[in-house]
Amino acid sequence: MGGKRRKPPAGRSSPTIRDVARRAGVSPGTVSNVLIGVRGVRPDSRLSVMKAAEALGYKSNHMASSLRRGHTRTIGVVVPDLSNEFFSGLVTHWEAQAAKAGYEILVVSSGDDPDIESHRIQSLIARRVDGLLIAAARDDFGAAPGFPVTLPPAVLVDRASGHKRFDTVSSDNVAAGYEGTSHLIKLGHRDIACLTSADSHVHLRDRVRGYRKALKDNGLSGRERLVVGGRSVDACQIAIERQFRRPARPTAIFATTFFSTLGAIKAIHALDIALPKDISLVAFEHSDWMTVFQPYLTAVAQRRDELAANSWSVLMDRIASPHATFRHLKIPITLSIRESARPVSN
Amino acid sequence: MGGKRRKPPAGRSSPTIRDVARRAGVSPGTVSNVLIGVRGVRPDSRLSVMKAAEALGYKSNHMASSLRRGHTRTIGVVVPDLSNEFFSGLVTHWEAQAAKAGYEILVVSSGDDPDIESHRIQSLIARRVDGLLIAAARDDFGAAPGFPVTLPPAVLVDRASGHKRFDTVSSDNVAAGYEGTSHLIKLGHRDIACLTSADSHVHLRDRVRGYRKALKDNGLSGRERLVVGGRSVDACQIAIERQFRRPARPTAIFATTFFSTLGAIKAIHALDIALPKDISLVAFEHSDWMTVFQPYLTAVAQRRDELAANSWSVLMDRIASPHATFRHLKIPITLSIRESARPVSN
DNA sequence: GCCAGTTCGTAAATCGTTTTACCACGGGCG
DNA sequence: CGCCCGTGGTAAAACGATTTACGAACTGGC
Repeated sequence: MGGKRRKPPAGRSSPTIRDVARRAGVSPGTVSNVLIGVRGVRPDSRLSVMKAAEALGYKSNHMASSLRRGHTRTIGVVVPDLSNEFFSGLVTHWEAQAAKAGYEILVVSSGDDPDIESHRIQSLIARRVDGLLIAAARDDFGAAPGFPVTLPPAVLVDRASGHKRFDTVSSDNVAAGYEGTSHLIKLGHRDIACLTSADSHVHLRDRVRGYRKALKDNGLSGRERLVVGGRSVDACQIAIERQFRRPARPTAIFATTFFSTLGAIKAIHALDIALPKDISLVAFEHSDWMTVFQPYLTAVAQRRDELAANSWSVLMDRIASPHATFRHLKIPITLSIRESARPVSN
Repeated sequence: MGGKRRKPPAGRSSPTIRDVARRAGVSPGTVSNVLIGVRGVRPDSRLSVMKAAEALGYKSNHMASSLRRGHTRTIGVVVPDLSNEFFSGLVTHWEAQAAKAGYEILVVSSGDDPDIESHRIQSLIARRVDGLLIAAARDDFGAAPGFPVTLPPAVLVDRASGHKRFDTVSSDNVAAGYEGTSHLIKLGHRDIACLTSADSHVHLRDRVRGYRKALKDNGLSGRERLVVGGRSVDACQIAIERQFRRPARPTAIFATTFFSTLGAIKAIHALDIALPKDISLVAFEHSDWMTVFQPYLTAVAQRRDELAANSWSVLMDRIASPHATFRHLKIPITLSIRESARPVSN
């Protein structure tokens, strides 16, 4: 109470390794060797250290430790939007991977804005993460002028597939477009609207490329009906409604994004068309709760677990050998055939 | 190449404050003062430091800095499941709050398992977070034997409302149950099934308490029909289907959780009952994409933004004054009246 | 011209841990 | 008995930033 305060709060700050050492009657070095050490320690000192640490509730200071060791065993994760179930699912998988490998992850979101993304990455660098998993805001990731020149080992996931200066892991989006469209063609559809949110990213354009390729391979090149809806559900709904007010209606819709899927469903309701009797739908990015829809949606889905597992191991490889040549992985997609796409009626 | 390696990787590790100092021809102390310092620095040295830092791409080492300063300006966030849209939404709000206040957040998920939760919290403590925001796995949070005795300032959010040893911020779940039920009663319903996932948590029990209170206040005490479905959508569906196969069907369902809402919808489909003509439904936890349902769901919703903002500021207060008495905030809920609940038909 | 006061720079201590260098002790062996 | 080596302990030097203590240079007032 009356004592002079030299140390900042002087309060009950966490016990240090020195406190443990004092209580156990050994040196800090020995404590360190007991807790994580490579060197042998006599059983009796080991025991007394364990007891002292337990009694004081000692928790190693991660910052001091990784300052000394030169690595943090932490991976930074950058996603556009954590509220988006696709990304939060990925993050959950990564978290499990990390736990298995003795790592921890540090999650930040960019709001799909390259400036915020850059700032968040700066702060991950300041925290000296050992690696980065990034779902980039733009395909030209890292091209902005203020961007940090040197990054820790990084892997681009989902977006910016095939980037020149990074490893990339993403779904095979061309196949996604191709298989979704082909399924409808096999069912006899010849007028298929392809609904997409935007053409700003290569992964979105790839899905449309797959759609085009499927038409072409089946001699339907002239029948392209591309609808670019926009980033919101409502915009997609409006776009598809406009398309369907025209005289010659498509008999099927292939929605190439999650949001455009929702937009298509709302439009079908609003137009009072019967799904799947009057129109077929192939949806995108089916997630568990979508099973509440009737009819069950035939859908193209990404394999989030594979995406997460592969990107994780590519990152680990990159950390192990920083100078290896870049890899570009494409993860196959899944087409789940359910009830929303039916043979064309005529 | 031929040189002897003394320092670990000897590679191009990040530049330190000493490197900047050397390049600028000043001491490290001066560099520190330029970058964050409280003390004045002459304009010319300031300039040369800025230039040197810029040229080297210097990024302050967050670990070294917070080791010295004694705080991290980091808040640990613990949620049961990041894939759950409710929690990922909360996290997104917190991230924004943190950015505004010059903090960063460190997110971990517990999988609703108290052991994992405890481990994750240990590692947040090792990282010396300045505070914790916790959606606890159990109402008796912190009671397990191995649990750390001293925690940084912490606020329990959503779950474990009214905990003895922590501040808590949660929705007014009794009101949620009361208002949802009252709405149905006002529409003339007298046989109302209350569907819940479990009775394991106080926030779930509170919703049922609200349901009971509403019945009682309207002289319907004898008409209680509680259906405890279970944690999965399917279990809820089965439970409600069983209930509806009995002779006297309820005329309305009040779903007190998100999962049970989905289960109820699936059951209604499966039983081939018309919503809202033959049965009324008050849903829980409406989120944006739920607008794709037809009819639009009348729903009780939690105010995630309020929840996040209030818990954040309670935590900041707690950090500022560690010895203040505990506060227990209840955030009002919202009842959105749409189309799925109609006056009872007879 | 001298003294007090301000400004600004540097050296060194510090945060808590890991790791290196060094030393004491004892056992085995020639 | 003398030497070598393995074991296990300690002190001290890192890691990179912040902050304290001190001192040099300059200013201004008398």
